[in-house]
Amino acid sequence: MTETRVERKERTRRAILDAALELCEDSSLVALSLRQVAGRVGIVPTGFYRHFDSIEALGLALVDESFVSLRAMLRDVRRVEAGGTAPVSFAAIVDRSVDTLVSHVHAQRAHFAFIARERTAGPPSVREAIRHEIELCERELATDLARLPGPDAWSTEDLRILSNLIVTAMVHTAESLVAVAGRPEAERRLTQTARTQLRMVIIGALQWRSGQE
Amino acid sequence: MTETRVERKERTRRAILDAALELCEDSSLVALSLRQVAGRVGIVPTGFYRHFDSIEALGLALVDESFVSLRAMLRDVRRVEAGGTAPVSFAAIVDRSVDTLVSHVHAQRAHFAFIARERTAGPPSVREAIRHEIELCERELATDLARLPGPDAWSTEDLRILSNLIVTAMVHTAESLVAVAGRPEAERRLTQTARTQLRMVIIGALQWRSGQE
DNA sequence: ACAATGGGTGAACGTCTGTTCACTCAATAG
DNA sequence: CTATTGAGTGAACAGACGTTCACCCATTGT
Repeated sequence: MTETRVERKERTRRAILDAALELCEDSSLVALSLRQVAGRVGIVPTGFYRHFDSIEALGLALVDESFVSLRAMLRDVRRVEAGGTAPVSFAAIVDRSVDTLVSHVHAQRAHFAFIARERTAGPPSVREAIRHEIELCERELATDLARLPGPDAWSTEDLRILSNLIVTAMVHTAESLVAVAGRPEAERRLTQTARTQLRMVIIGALQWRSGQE
Repeated sequence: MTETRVERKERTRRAILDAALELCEDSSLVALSLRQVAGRVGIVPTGFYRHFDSIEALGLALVDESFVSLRAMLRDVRRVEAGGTAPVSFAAIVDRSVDTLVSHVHAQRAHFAFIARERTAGPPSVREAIRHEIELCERELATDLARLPGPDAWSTEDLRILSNLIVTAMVHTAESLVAVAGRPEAERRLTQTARTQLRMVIIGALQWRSGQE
């Protein structure tokens, strides 16, 4: 007996999740069939029901899993920001943050691709779940930004708006990184674009209310 | 004879395009079937082939049509910018531009929703077509920005990066506007968010190179 | 007036879909 | 040692799918 019963079940469940993630890579969850997934896993179609009630339930599990990856990235970003005791420039924070994003997209490409795609194309319940998770990320970012030096004049609403802009730009960057796949030249260009954009946004935010309205 | 032959054909073609646009509203092109479309139009499945070779060809036609709407919006934005002979503030330009975006999304909701969705979820050829069209829009915006007063220190690359950021933010705004559908309160909030974000970005871009690097 | 054109029809095909049901048989619990 | 549990099986179903083909017949060009 090399494998207990629950271990075997968990292994099959993982295989289903992985198969689904790969199969919907070039279309969407809404175009994914139970039989395709079962076929790739190597079980009979009916076996699927031992693990999930429906493709939609599978989708929600994939949302959870993907956001574990995304949150791991955010934790890394946060650790970098709060790393040294000495004050670091915004430019340095931006550079390190973008690097962290890039390396996590590399390591978990499928998860980031899944979020980017199903965010707009998934079944309604999946879309809603992703929208909600992203909103939570924005709120977290807002509280992080509030701790940063400089934002004397940022209202709660300003923080929300700024976080939304940054998250939007980063989601778009992740989306593009996934799209360029393995072309290192295009990726370098994208990375530089993301850096510049983040810097521009932060410069604009720092000037906000002092130089405008 | 109240209707010529080509008129009738064109009418059916339009009905197919409209039906497809509505049907894929709550899923995606990749999950759209020829028989669904034919059924809604009121023709037999085979009749579809008189107008399109495949669902994918239909999709590319919808891309064309949707970008006609999007370009109409850009033309409006440009007319507002170049409107008065007197110099206007950036804030005024931003406000008018966002208003133009909102009204066009209202008028052509289905087209904007289609672009936002299929951009990431459509069949590969459709995705590529949309990506290309958006890149063209970014280039157009870059040349417009170059004509604006102030950008003494903007390099060609900076202009590309800035345009990319603005277009990304506006695509995201359009996407959100479509999502809130008919809730005026949420829409007002979104509009205000978009305005503030655009202003922040422009302030940041104006300070660029002078206050950084 | 006559022939050609072409949008729309309806049957038929093979394939794929989700879901049901009764089943096996090794890993577990008592 | 025996009884139970439950992951995986395999047949069967009704329905939807894309695509083919021969066909109809009103609008056209001559």
